[in-house]
Amino acid sequence: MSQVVNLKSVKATCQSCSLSRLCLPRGLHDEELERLDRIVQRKRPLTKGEALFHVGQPFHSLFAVRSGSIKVVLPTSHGEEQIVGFHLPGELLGLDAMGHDTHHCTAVALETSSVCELPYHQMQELCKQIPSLNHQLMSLISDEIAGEHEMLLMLGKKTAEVRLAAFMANLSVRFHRRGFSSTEFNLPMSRHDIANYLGLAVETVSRLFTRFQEEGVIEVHRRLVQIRDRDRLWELAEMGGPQCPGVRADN
Amino acid sequence: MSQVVNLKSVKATCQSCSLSRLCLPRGLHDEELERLDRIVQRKRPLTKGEALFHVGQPFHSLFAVRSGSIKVVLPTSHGEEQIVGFHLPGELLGLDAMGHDTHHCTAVALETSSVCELPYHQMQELCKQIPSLNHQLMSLISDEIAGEHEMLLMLGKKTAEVRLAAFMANLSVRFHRRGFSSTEFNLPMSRHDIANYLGLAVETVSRLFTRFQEEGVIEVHRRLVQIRDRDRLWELAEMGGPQCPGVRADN
DNA sequence: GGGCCACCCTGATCTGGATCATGCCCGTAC
DNA sequence: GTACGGGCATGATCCAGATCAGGGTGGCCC
Repeated sequence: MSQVVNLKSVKATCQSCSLSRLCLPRGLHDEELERLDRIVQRKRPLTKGEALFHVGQPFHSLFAVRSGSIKVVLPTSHGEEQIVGFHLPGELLGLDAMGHDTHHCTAVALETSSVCELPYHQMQELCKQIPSLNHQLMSLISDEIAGEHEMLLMLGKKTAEVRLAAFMANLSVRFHRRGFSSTEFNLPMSRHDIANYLGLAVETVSRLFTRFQEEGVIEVHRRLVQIRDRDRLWELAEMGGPQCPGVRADN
Repeated sequence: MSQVVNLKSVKATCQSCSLSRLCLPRGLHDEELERLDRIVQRKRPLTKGEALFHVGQPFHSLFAVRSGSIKVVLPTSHGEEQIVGFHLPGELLGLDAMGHDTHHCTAVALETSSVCELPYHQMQELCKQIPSLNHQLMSLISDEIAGEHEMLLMLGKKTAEVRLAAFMANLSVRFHRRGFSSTEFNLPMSRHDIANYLGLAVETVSRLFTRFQEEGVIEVHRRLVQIRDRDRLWELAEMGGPQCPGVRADN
């Protein structure tokens, strides 16, 4: 009858996970949660720079980020790479390989990160049985597609300034949803990664950070970002308008 | 017992559709096909410039292009638009709204086009019952995501020349899969649309067409394109390498 | 026919952001 | 401590592609 518990026996579960409002568990009852939990495989944490999967490797599972952050990259024909996304806790990885047999991109941890593995066949089976799980999966899939549409718009039409401002605004919202401060956070990625993702040169990113800082919009010290003037940042990102690109309504 | 049939009674069906190898019917048996067919609503053709749905409108169905071609656009904050995709017969529209209640983009016919409407709830129900339908839907979804990743790479890293060459190569492959010539086809979209999609100015697209023609790679007369030197086009598109960006293996 | 209009091409000029080059800062190794 | 190296900032220069400005061509309507 001791209050002391063996830490080894306190297994992380979907039931206890703080991301249940963002991730697949959203909208599931206890019994359904438990069934989801039974197919989830928690893996040992990835260290910084370690790959979760590589392009061309056989696909058999989706992954959900549990902690840390993961970048998703495509190799180019000339040995460079294009970052196509940064994934934070509660977001899924591997969606672009569903229904095929190999991964189409590479996923690399930006810092020490842990992920939950969801064997795809078992996920499919469970989605058949639990409509709200299927709904949530589809919802996350459509968010992924919609987010990429926004990104195409960025790269196709927006200036360097707008791209970086929108990137910072987007991070701010996403961190906030995960229970972190929306005005002060650490960038999980290097200037190089930011530049790559936004289709800019590293120098341009540096100069813009300096300019934003001179204008009192944000404060940046190495990877620590503080947002000083949220409204101005949103203006710079051209996100004041009717719809709010890059972030779905929080329903 | 006349051979003459009443044309009105010859209803288009998934069973008879020539796109069954590309579209949702892929891999379905006769009985399954018939069940899919029962939920499909064939709509009157769209005329050039007509919208299938607008951003913000309630979402309740996916659509499959049956004939013609559809562009998918996002409005920008300044009243312009960004084209995020061109859809040919056998491709799905509306995936970015699944699991949500409104469309996130606008779909506009580039020419007289017909589509099949797939009520989303019924699709979900059928996917539960027919595993290979679910598989094919997931396959089409992942193709969509993977294609957008490739596009991000284009816009982020490739020159104007490479972008246009890759666009033409991509169209060639996609037309070929639909039973058309891979070396001679009509562009369904204007120069303006091509430029918009590729993140270029119209003038740049014109100049590149002229240059490709001078170099004997392709021949262009208004919207008619003839590919004269496939290998050189693939080189220009940087698609000679190990993997072939923009187009999944044809399995 | 002739006028109109959408679409496309082409030359001249401009510019946002890339590239080149340099130096600082800070963490780590010895 | 000093040396080394990766990440970041910043000034100088360059260039791919945007923008500006015309002009051509074919289809359609009166």
